[in-house]
Amino acid sequence: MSFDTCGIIGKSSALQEVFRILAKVAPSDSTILVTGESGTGKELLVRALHRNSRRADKPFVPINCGAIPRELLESELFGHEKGAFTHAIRTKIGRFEMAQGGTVFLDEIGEMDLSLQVKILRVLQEREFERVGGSKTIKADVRVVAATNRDLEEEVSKGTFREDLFYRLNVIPIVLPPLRERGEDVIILARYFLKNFCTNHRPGILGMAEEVADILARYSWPGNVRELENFMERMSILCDGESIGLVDLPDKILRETGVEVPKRVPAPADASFRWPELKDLREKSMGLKEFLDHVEERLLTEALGEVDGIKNKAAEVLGIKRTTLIEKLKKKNML
Amino acid sequence: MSFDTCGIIGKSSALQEVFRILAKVAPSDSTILVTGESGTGKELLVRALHRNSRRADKPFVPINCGAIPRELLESELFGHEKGAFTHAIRTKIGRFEMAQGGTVFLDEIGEMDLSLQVKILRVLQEREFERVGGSKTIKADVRVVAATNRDLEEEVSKGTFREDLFYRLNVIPIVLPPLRERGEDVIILARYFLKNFCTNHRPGILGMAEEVADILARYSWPGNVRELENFMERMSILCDGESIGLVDLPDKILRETGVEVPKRVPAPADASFRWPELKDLREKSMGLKEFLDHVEERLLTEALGEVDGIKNKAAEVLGIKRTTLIEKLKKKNML
DNA sequence: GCGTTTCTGTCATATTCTTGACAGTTAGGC
DNA sequence: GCCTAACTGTCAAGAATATGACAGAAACGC
Repeated sequence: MSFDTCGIIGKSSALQEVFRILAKVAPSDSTILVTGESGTGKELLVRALHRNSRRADKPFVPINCGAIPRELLESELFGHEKGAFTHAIRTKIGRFEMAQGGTVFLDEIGEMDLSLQVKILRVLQEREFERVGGSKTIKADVRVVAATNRDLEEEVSKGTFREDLFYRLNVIPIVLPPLRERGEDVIILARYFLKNFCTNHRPGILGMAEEVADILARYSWPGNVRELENFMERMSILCDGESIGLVDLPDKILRETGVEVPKRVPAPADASFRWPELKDLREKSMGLKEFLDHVEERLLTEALGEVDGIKNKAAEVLGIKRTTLIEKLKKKNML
Repeated sequence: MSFDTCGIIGKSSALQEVFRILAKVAPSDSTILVTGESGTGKELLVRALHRNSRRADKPFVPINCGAIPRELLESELFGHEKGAFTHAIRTKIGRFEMAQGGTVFLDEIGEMDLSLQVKILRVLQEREFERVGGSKTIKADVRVVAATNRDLEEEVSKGTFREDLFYRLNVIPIVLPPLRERGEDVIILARYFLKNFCTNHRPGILGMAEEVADILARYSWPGNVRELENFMERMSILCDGESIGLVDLPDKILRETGVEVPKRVPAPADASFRWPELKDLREKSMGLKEFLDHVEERLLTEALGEVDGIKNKAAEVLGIKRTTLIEKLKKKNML
C-alpha cells in the first residue's frame, strides 16, 4: 500500500488494521481523534498520518494540552498581541499560525479546559480564530488531529468535555490498541529496542533468549510501548553476558507470567552460542570467505527446513529478499 | 617467482629452498637427481619440474625401476624389435622413445641393475640408444630425472652402483626433506588432506582441534607425506563428531609424542564450537546479511589482533587478498 | 647514508551479489 | 469451471565486492 509508517513497528493484525484505516484517511483533510492508552505511540501515529497526507511538506505542530498550564495554553495555541496581559511583552505567534497549511496535533485533549474547548470548536467549524488580546481574525488552514487516553464519551456525560466538540473531533476515530493486544509485536519491538540501545550504548551485542522473549510477550505491559522501551534500555545496561536470560528478568514480570525462576545455580551453558573465532576457521581449515559461505549455507538450509521449504517464508525469516535467497541457493547448487 | 608447484603443499623453509632451486634448474635441460625418503613426494616434485621446464608440453614419462622385473626393464625403457626374444611378438616402443622431446623420470634408480646402468649412462652421455635386439641407433632428445631413496654414495662404495653414472646423474642434486623436518607443513598438509577426504567421502565437515594438530606436528612420520595422507583418510572415516579430538588419536602417536591421554571421562565441551543456528540470529535480532557481516567483523578484528595489526599477515591468515581486507575494513569503518 | 624488503592505501577494473519487474504454477474457495 | 492468493523461477540493471597494478612510507641490513 506504500504507506510510510514512520518508524512504527509491528506486524500484528491489530496494528495492520490501524494502518489500513490510516492509509485511507491520510490523504483527506478530515479531523481525526486518536484514542489509546498512554504509551501506545499516539504521537508517532499522528506523525505518520501527517507524513502521508497532502500536507506532508508543511509543518507538523504537536502540542501537549495536558502538559501546559491552562493559563498559558490559550496563548500558546493562538498567540497573543503585545500587552494583552502582564508579561505579554511582545506579540507572539501561536501554534495554529505556525502550522499554516500543515497539521496541528492536540495531544491529551481530554485535559483541556472547557473554555478553551469552545475556541477549538470555532477553529474546527469556522476555520478561524483571534490571537489573545487581538482583534484581527486569522484564517486557519490547518488539519486538526486530537488524541487522548481518556474515555471522552464518559467525560462528556460527566460534563467535563463539550459534547459538540467531541462530535466534531470524532469524525474519524482511530483506536490504537494497547501493546498487550498486539501479540507478536511485543517481541519484535523488544528486539528492536534492545538492538538500538546496544548499538548506541554498548560494546558488543546483547541478545535475548527465545524463552525470555516468550515471557515478555505474555506480560501485560500496562505502560505499553513506552514501558517496553524503558525496560529494554534497563536490560541493555544491567545485563553483562552475551544474552538476556530468565534470571535477569525482574520478579514483577516473572510473577505475573507465572514462571518458575530456575535459580542461578545450574548455568548449563550446554550448547550456548559462541561467536566463531579464528581457531574455528583453522580447525576446519577454511578461509574467511569459505567459512562465511558455509555458515550461510547452514542457515539457509535450516531456514528452509523450518518453513517446509517455502522459499518465500524462508527469505523473510532470514531478512533477505526472496529472489536473493533463490540466487544464493542457485550458487550453492541447492536448487 | 611464478613457479607452478603442481599441488605440492607447504610453507616450510626447507621446502621453499627446494622450490628455489627447482625454479632455477627447471628451465635448463640439466640432469637432476632427487633424493628423499620414501613418501616424501619425489614424483610430484619431478612433475612440477617438468611442468615448469621448456618441455612442459611434451610427454612426461615416469618409470619405477624398482617395480619392474629386471628382465623386462630394459625393453620397457628402450623398447625391442620383433623377435628379439621369446614373447617379443612385435616391435615395441620404449619409454625413452615415447618421451621424445620430454622428460623421463627414473624412479628408484638405486634398484637398477648394473648392466642397465651402463645403458642409461650412454643415453646421458651420447644421447642415443638402441632397441633391444635392434641395430638402429636412436637419438634420445629427453631430459632425464632420476630419484632414489637410497644413499647412492654408499651404493657406489659397496659397488652396487656405478660411480660414473652417479656423477652423471648427480649434476644437480635435490634433497627432498623428510616430513619431520618440514615443521609447520605437517599441519598444513594434515588439514589439506582432511578437508579433501571430507568433501569426497563424508557428509559435513570434520575439523581438527589445534591441540591435535600440535601433536601431529611433533610425530616423526616415518612414512612421510604418504603416511600422513593415509592417516588423515583413516581419521576422516573413523571419527564421528564435529572434530578430531585427542582421544581419537592412535596410541602409537600419543606414546611417541608423550601425551597424557586425558581419558574419555571429562568431555568438558566448555566452549566448543557450534555452527550458528537460526535461533542465534533471532536472539540477536539480526538478518542473515547483518549476522554474517558481524561474524566477519569479529574475525577480522581477531585476525588483526593476532598479528599485531599487520594487515598483510592478517589477510593471509584469513585466506583473502590484502586489498580485500583493506576494503572490508574500510566498509566497516575500522580503518 | 643507501638499497632492499615489507607494509601500506588508492584506484580502476572485473566479478559477484542483490533486487525489482515479470510471467508462469499451484492450491484453494466457491 | 473460474477467481484469487500465494509461491515459483528468470532476467537485467544497478549496487557492492574482490583484486591487480601502482606508488608512497616505514623498517632493516650494511
